Amino acid sequence: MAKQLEKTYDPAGLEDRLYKQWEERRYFHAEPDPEKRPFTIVIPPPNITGQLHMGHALDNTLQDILIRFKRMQGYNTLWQPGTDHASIATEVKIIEALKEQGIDKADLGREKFLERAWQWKEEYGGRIIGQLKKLGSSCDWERERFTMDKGCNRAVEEVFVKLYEKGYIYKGNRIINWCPVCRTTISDAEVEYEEQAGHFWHINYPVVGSDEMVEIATTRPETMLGDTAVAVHPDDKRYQHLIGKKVLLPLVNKEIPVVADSYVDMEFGTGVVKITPAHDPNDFEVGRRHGLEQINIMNDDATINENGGKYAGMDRYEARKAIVEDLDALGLLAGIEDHVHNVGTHDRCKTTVEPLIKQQWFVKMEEMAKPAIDALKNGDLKFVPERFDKTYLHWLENIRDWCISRQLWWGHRIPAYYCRDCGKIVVARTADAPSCCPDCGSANMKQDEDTLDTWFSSALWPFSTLGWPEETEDLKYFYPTDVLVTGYDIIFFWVIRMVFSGLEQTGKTPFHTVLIHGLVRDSLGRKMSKSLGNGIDPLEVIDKYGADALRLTLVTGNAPGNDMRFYWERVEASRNFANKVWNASRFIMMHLGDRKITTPAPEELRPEDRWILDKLNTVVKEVTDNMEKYELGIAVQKVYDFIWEEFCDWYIEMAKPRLYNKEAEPVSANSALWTLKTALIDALKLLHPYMPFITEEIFCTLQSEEESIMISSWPVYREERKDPQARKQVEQAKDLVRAIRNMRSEMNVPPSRKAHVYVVSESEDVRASMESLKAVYAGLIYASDVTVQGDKSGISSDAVSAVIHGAVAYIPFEDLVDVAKERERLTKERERLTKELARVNGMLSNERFLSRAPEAKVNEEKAKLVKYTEMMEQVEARLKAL
RNA sequence: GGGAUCUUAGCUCAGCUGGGAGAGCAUCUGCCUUACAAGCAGAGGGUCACAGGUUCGAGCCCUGUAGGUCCCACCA
Repeated sequence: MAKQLEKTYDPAGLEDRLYKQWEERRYFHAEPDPEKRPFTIVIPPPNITGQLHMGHALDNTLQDILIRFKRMQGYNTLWQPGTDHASIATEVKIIEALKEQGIDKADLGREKFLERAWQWKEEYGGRIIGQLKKLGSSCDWERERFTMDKGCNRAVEEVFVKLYEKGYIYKGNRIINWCPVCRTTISDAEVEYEEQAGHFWHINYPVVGSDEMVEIATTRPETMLGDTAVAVHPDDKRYQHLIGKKVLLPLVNKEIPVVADSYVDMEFGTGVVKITPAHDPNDFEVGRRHGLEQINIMNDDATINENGGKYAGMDRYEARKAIVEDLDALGLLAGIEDHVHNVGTHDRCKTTVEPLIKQQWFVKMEEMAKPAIDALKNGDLKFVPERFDKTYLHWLENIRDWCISRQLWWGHRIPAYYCRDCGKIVVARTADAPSCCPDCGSANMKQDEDTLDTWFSSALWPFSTLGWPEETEDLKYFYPTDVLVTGYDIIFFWVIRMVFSGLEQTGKTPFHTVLIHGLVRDSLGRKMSKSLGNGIDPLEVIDKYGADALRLTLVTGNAPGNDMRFYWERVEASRNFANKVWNASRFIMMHLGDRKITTPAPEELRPEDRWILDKLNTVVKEVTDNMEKYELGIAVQKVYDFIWEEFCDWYIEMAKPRLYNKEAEPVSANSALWTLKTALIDALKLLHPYMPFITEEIFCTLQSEEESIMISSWPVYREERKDPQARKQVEQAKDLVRAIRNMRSEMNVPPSRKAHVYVVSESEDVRASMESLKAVYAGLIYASDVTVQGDKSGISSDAVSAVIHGAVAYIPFEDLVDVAKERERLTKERERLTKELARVNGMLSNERFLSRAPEAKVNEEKAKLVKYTEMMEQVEARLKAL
């Protein structure tokens, strides 16, 4: 007995079973094979602290679609998976966990802390991997990597040492962004600017040696404790006399100079700026130009330090308040204005960052940015959609040095060693870690306490995972990778850094295409976030509707790079489609039974068979083309339409009479079944990248001799399936069916009421075609009988009619003729045709259209003119007859 | 301040290189037709934000206007 399917599609249970099977059979695994072309994607490694969210679901669905597509096309596909150590996020998590046990990070000590962190990683780091599997991701799990595993660590050290030796990594005292809560530096990219309502405090600074005051305005009055100058524009007439003089810094009671610097905007505020070199990036530059002292007034937790005099120990905001009050008391507060300004916050914890001067490690970017810019310009790298080119270029062209050191423990420790005795710095791979100082011989060496920015290791991901710096077979074969799929929000963090790192270390762009997607928002268009509580858990969706439904939802009706909204209704629609596929398959299998199907001879295929095969052929070509261009949403829409409309609603219905008549017409039933099965299998294959589970389940039930759809071959366009004649015939029959259904519906004739239908056509060809397709459409128009003839003889004059191109169908409904309704219908049809004719005539009477438009277009319009004219005549004739 | 992007049916969105406006959901009307009511058949609904321009022809290309979203930027 042939296998049968359940009545409704139930993804529960089935998905895990199939996934396990795929894994066991190692379909996801890839090894270098010179006989085959490689296709490689590296996964954006999810954080070990993370749980699968809609962003991951979208990102990984897209990757899986590409991988499954290419695998079926015969590529040797590698989807390289792994996770990211996520230094800050993880460290914060560990600290929180410790706090619950009443343990302080500092008391625990570095080693013990790291032990805990690794423990945590072992325990929870794999969570998200299991979740990716639920989604159906066909990653090569045997190759799973971690950004802090031995291999990645080796790559990180290698790159660090090489860049250091080349002078691209340096240690320097520079102004950096400091997060007072996380107690670490962060890079520019991690600062998120947020508009906040604040104030402008106007403060008078007395000019030394006169009664004059200069008024400055500031949004951060507490920083005045570190002021070492005030600046005016060199051309500012108002303040010429002050340049070179001194002002008395209130509260601190220190004389500071008035300097001239073109950084000052004369138009803005009072035109006088207080300069705090240690706490503002611009002031830092001004200070450098004028050799000003840098006074750090802040501790690492953003309290005021000993340089703040009486304010020492206060939090930055307490100090702000106190200073304003004190200034007011001194009569130096000239005013307070409301002011909205951009405040830099730490993207992880949203704390307002403090610019501070600290000694940190930096990557010099100018030189490395150049090849990355060229790569895009010369086409080695391509963004889909293209508009992200600008984002990429703009960032690279204005790039600043990258602060890579972090005051964290969880991460790649900086491979720099200091001699405690002479201060010598040695940068070396762990294997070459110096036991004593190469300069003074002291054994008193100490490794840098800091770790590297997480993105330093992720930047190497496309090649570190393939074995770099070793020249491994994997690296040679799979690198450079092909496509990188990620959201537009991490182009700066990751994509750009991978590109310049890849170019610098391997001489190649790590991938040729970056496929960018947008954010999945809630139904109101808001970002999904923990604080809003509006996030939708993909696992819940999978649980309720299946992974296939979720995947389909995420790729349908959405253009690359655009945000999308999540609606449960859309998941339901996807689920309904899954059910449709399921039932169509069930129907076919039901009729297949144990019957042996043979490939029919060409002449055994009926026009409707050739029509659906021709349609299928077109869809195969278009879908493949769309997918090659990364137009996944368009591609799947075409598969969807083909399956639901053409295949289910038309072809299956057309084939039914032959199936119900198996015994009497075995040859015809065979060709129908063969066509059904053939079209279904190819359709399932086209759908497989999007809906891997359901397609696999059906495929395996249907094709017991084949082991899996995921390793079957992608359908190809076949010239011999092109059949314009069948297309024309069947489309005409469909027109007839639609016209009659429409007519019946408008006349309120229930399907149960069968009727004798007369199809009248003057054309012999049309008559032949209609005659041969009779059995196909008779059922669809609820006909008790169909007569095809050349004229109206024998048809009662008050029969209702349906006009199509090339023929008119008459249905004598003796007892329910409603002349008024019939006239109304025909009048409406006449109106429509009148409009069409006016349009066509307008075009064809336009000299310039005839002379300038392409010939094919002109012919097309001419053909329409003929068609509509003919239909119009028929409609007119009918109206007259009534 | 610079840049990107959006404005298309009641809602959410597609619409590839310019050639008769589409989908899903929602609405209305019929159908329990032996694959599927998570279904079938039919219908209604859009001056494609606005104003110009290019073109034989514009939802699509160009310019401008209005509104929305996002990114970048040192305006104290």
